[in-house]
Amino acid sequence: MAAVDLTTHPGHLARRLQQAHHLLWNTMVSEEITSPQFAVLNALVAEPGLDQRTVGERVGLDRSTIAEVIGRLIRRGLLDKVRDPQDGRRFLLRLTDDGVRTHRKLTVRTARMNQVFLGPLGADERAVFFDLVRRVADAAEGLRHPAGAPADPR
Amino acid sequence: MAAVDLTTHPGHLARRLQQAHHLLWNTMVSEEITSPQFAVLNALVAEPGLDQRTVGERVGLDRSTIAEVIGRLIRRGLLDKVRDPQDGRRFLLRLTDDGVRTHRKLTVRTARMNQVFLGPLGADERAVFFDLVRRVADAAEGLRHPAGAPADPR
DNA sequence: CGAAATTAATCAGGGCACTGAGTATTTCCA
DNA sequence: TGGAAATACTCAGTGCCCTGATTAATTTCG
Repeated sequence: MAAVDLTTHPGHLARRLQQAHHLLWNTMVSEEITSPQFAVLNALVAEPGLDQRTVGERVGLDRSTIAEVIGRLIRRGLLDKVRDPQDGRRFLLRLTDDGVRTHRKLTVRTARMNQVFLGPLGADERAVFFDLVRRVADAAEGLRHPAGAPADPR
Repeated sequence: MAAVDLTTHPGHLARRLQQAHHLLWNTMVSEEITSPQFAVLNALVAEPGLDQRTVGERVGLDRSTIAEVIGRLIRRGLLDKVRDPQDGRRFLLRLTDDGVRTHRKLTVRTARMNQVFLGPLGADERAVFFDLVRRVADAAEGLRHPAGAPADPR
């Protein structure tokens, strides 16, 4: 008795959504490069020369995970990492030519995949989907940094 | 150039949603028992004596992952696993008393957490959220089992 | 200046998630 | 009845994801 219906649990739904996405990514985009890896490439196309921590912030990965992901991209030769001459703690990241090519190729496929992924929804529903998911994720994310004085203007 | 806006990528959003949920779960429900582990307990409250593979199917975990999760629950003493006398390939799973108690306790906390998680949405928006996410996840899931003859009636 | 606090990255450790290959058991059927 | 196919589970390998502790470099300030 007292068992709960998981389909009314947003966490369970979120996990299934991600699994579904992973499945589609693997078949339609790439079996080599993962979605988080693509996100890192994309962040560095937008802002070349970022350091590791900042890239992690841009794509939503913590310090440990971003280090692993970057390590894999470097091993694949898509990324270069050089110590910042201005600040010896940092490593500056930059795409290789191969990294740029890979990003361009995957951008096309990703767009196609997104169409299929959101296929079951109409145009207006997609907008609502983005809005609702974003609001829920942002709100929970906000709880991480308590609330004190927002963004301390110094 | 040619960088893409990740906030319009459902896969990226799905990942952030799950991260947000993970964060809330850890702070409001349990640091010991994870959300997938709770899902397994819940499935066995609903249907005691299921085998491993079927539990995995119920909660959406593949054969390898469900084996690991069940291993952890057994190590924690929340679950028992006995070989099916009718079919020596199967292991039948059953909650221990401790498992039942834990499930009951977490059920209450999970309900509270879901309220907070969905807090940013109004009642009608929550219904839409469930509907949209479920439809997208179900559709992609459906692509796993191609489509040919559905469920081959033999 | 020089010690203390801060910051970027690494390492250890635990858990989720998937695929492909291998083992044991059961079922199907020629 | 006996071998082939199917089924349940395990194992190896890869990758994502987080926390807490540690190390190295920089910044702050007494």
